[in-house]
Amino acid sequence: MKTQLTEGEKICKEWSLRNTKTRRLLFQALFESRRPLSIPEFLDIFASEDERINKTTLYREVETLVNLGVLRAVQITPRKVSYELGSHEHHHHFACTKCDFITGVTFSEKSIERTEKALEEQGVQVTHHALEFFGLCSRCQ
Amino acid sequence: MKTQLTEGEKICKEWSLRNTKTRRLLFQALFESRRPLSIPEFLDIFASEDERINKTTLYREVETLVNLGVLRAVQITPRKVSYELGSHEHHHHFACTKCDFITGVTFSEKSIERTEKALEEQGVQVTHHALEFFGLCSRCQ
DNA sequence: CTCTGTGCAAACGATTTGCATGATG
DNA sequence: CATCATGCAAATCGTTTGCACAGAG
Repeated sequence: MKTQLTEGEKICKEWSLRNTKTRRLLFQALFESRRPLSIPEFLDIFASEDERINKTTLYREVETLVNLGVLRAVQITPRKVSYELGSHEHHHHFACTKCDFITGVTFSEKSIERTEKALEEQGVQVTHHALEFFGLCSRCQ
Repeated sequence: MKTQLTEGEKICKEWSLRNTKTRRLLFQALFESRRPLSIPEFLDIFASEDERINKTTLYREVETLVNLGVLRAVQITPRKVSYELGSHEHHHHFACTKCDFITGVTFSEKSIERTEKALEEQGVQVTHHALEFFGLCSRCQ
C-alpha cells in the first residue's frame, strides 16, 4: 500500500532535500494560501497553527530554497519581500493597493494594455503598473 | 535683475512648499545623481557634502513629498525603496543585478521584447524582467 | 556517523514615534 | 504668530550572525 506524499514531500524528493518539519510546513502554507508569502507572514501562519518554527531557521530555509530555485523572491509592496514557488510558470502579479491581496497574472495577451483589460474583466480595477528590466550594465558584463 | 532659482526652489514654488534646506538638498541630490535614490543614499550624499540633515527629518520629508505626488517610490531591489521625481514621464527601469546602477527606460516600443532589444543595443544585457499591476481587488473597490 | 538543520541570544540596519524646540511665510 | 519643520533619543521591526546542539539519512 503506497503512502500518500504531500506536495511538500514531493518537492523535497524532487530536489533531494531532507524531509524536515520546516520544509513541510513552508510548502504547506504556500499551497494553502495560493499567493506569495513573506517571512513574517509564514511566521504568523505557523504561530496561528501552534507550530513552533524558529525565525532564524525559516530565514535560512528560505535562503536555501531561493538559491536552489525552488522558491522565487517577489518584490511588490515596498519593504516587503514575498516568496512563491519557482516552478510556477513565469508570470506577473496583480496587487491590491488597499489590502494585501496578490495574485498571479498570466501575460498571455500580447500587450500590457490587453492584459490590463483581461484583468478588469475578472473584476479588479487596475490603476497602474510597473515594469522593470534586470541584467548586467555595460560595466558589469 | 531676476534671481536664478534652482530646480528645487522651482518645485517648492510650484507646490507651495516652504523653501527649506532639507528640500533644497533633496532635490539637488536627485537632479545630480539622475537616478532614484534611497534614504540611506540621500544621507550618505549629504554626509559626504558635510551637510547635516537629520535622518528623522528626511524620512518625514520624503513621506510628505510622496503623499503630495512630488516624489514616487520605486521598489526594484529587494529591501530597498528608492525615490524619484514624480514629474518624470511614466517610465520603467533597468537595474543591474551586480552593481547598484538603475536607469529609466522609456517604453516607446510597443512590446516588452522590443524594449529589451532597444536596451541591449544601448550596451546592457537583459536577463529578465518583472511586470506588476496595481489597483483595487473586487472586495476593496 | 556525518552532514545538514535547529534554536537562542545578540547584533544590526532601516524605519517610526514622542516630545520639545526652531524657522518660514 | 501660526504653522510647519527639525533634532534627539528611544522604540520597533525585519533580518543576520555566532555558536552549540540535535536530527535525518
